[in-house]
Amino acid sequence: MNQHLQPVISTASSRIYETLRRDLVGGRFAAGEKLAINALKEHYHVGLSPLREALNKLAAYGLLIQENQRGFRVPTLTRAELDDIASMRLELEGMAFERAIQHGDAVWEAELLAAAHRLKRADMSLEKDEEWETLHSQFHRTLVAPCGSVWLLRFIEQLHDQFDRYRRLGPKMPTVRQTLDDQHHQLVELALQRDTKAARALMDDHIHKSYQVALKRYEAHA
Amino acid sequence: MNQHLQPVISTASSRIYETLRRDLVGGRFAAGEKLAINALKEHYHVGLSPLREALNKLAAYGLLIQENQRGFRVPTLTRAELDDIASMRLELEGMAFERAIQHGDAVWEAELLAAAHRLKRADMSLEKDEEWETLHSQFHRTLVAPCGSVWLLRFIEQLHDQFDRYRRLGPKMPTVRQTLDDQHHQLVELALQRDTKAARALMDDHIHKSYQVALKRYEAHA
DNA sequence: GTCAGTTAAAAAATCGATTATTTGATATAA
DNA sequence: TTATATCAAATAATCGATTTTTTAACTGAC
Repeated sequence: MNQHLQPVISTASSRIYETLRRDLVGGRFAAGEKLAINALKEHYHVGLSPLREALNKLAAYGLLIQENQRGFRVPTLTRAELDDIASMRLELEGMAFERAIQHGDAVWEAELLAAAHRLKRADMSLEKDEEWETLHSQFHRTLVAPCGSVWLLRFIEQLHDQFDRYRRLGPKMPTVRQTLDDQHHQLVELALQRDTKAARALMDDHIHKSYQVALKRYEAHA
Repeated sequence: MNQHLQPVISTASSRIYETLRRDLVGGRFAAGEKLAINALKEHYHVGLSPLREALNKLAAYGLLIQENQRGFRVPTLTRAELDDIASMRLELEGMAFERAIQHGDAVWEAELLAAAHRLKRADMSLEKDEEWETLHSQFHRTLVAPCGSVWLLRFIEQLHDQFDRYRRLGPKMPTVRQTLDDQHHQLVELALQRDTKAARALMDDHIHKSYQVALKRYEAHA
């Protein structure tokens, strides 16, 4: 029996896309900043064509603003947009989590536990920052994965990236972080118990608390 | 006083993007078809670089599938995806319409009436097909415009384009079309009366009827 | 006939250079 | 001073050619 292993072929374009996406979400560029394409070319050691293709994709995805004849800019951060993103997360992730609890099977249950465990184990030391972020994203993806709607998942993913631009503005806040980490495990608990209503309520609260963190950082940043 | 008229600068890349978007939504390419980049270059009289940039954007937008080292394909059409898109439209457009009715002002009311009128006047003769489609999109955009969420509007726009790939598969169906056109005016009526509940119900029905049209065409097409 | 290996043609991705447009500095006129 | 015009430098967009990878046709072994 031939294992059809996903090859995950990469191109210069797909690599620089993923790198830039991470750096944009992680706040390595200033909000509102105009991107100097030549500088990017140098910094990431990449050719102009793959770079421009990546920038075009990021603009279509919403992590860059493209203006004809004047290149690419990093979107500004605004209170109104943070509110918008958080409110959309509440609606869409809540909906998705409910549906996931209805449809998720035993495999999902196992993946939930695994994802929560990996996230817990990943210490948040400064060097492993990016690793924790990856596991955190992966955990939230797993929560809603079996919701049954490809488009809903797509929108949620996009909103998460947007939200993280705000959440990751400042330094870590260990106290609040602990509360949020605890909620991760409680979310798994309630999902396994198929307690849709309580799960939804906790998800709402989780997003709301995250929003408060993001807002605090946004205000400190401005 | 200097009128700061939006110049709407266009580039080869932005032009071919818009053209391809229309053609993809309008069904000028077969579902599942592999795009021959050289043929596109010839057909649209455009250079390789702007063409590739447009294709990358369309892939990020969801109107194309990009596979590393093997170019771009038109997404296939499936019953499951049509159901997904329609169900997401129900949720998101319903939500947006309710919010628009809460927040929309007198300017919006005027724009609604204007958009509905333009749509009614546009006859659906075969040559003016594309013009009617533009006015129809514009009308639905206007309905939800003051919902207060940029991201919600963005998702709805995307879902409309996806939905239209199914709706526009076959020839026109004048009888059903008449019902749907009538609903457009009723939607405006209820919006002006600020009857949120009835408006939402009608919007749901409108989307559901459109879904039935799209489904019929999808099944006839397969 | 079917399967793996080989290779020529086709296609995708990328590069290096060119062209077009914008930006910002300077000059000039109101 | 303020506004407008001019022009050089910087940047964005595009082109044409090259490199890399895939596809498909062909070959011979089983």
